Amino acid sequence: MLQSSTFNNSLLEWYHSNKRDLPWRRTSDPYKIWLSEVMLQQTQVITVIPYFTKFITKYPTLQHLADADEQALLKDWEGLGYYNRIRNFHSAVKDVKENYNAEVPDNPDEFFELKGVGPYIGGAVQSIAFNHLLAAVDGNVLRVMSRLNEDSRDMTKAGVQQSVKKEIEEIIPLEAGDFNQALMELGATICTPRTPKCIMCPVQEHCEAFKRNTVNNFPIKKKKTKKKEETYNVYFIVNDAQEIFIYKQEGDLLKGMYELPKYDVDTNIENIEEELDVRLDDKRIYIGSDKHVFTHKIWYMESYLLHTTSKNEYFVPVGEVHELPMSIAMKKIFRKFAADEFAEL
DNA sequence: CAGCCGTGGAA
DNA sequence: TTTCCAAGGCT
Repeated sequence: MLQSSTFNNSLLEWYHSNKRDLPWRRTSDPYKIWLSEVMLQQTQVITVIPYFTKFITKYPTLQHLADADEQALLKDWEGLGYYNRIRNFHSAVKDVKENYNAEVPDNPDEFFELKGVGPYIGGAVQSIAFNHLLAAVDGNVLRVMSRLNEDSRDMTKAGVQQSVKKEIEEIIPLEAGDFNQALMELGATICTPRTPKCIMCPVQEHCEAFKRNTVNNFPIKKKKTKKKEETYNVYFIVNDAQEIFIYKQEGDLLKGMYELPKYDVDTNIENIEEELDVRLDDKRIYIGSDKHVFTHKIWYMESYLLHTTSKNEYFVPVGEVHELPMSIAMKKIFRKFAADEFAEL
């Protein structure tokens, strides 16, 4: 049923008269379009807008961002989450600067090779910026398509998403960029997850689920696994020079962001002293308790203030800590610390 | 493929 | 409070 030009025409006509005025729709610069798509991954439009505005002001060209310092980029990304996105984008942009004369490749095969470019971003950027006939399948599109076709497959499976992408590419019109954006816009504003506004839908007559009154049964998605809970003690270790022990996080979670020493609750102080190479006074002051929820885990954190006479390369003046990129989890703890009188130690 | 990777808002 | 999920990609 989608193989009809009336579907495409109805959708595009609706889009052109109803699309929101979003900052990335005011540009035809492939670099800015690409940046917006990276920011929009798993992130709502309303959240992205201020970050996008800040980035295109501070890094107005691909060249500017390629030449930027990674820690500065992470600081500007702070609070947006999924921090590997900006690290990968930085890497990809440097790649473009070196190997493509700082011009975003107008070529799907070349573009898909870049770091952080998957099926969605590749299709979105190549269709919107260069009008290649590729689909951009995101959560909105999967939901819309599953309802249009009463598609009972598990939409969380990569294979199903690939299949939907191919189905769209068989019927995608020459205005591929607008078509992709129209499908997403429809999902974001009309064909919403809960209480969809079918009465307002421009392609209502093409929708199998609407015809059979089964819209609320779609999309079919596998349940998410339960979050794992972890409890830590977090330490503000301050020396006599008003410096605090803080370091850059390694591993996968929050990589590149700074964090305070954080240990399982049963870790001995002696072990911490040895690992951090500091001597800690016996006295410790309780600061507070915080909870932070990630996609797949929950941190419960108890924070304490400790005094030391030690000093090493991991100590940073308390007044300079705000310049370092930090996760929201750490920022929550710091808010309590800032309100505390640590000078009493 | 399944699990991992942030954060905030809505119902 | 709990659950879902938002212009997904990597390993």
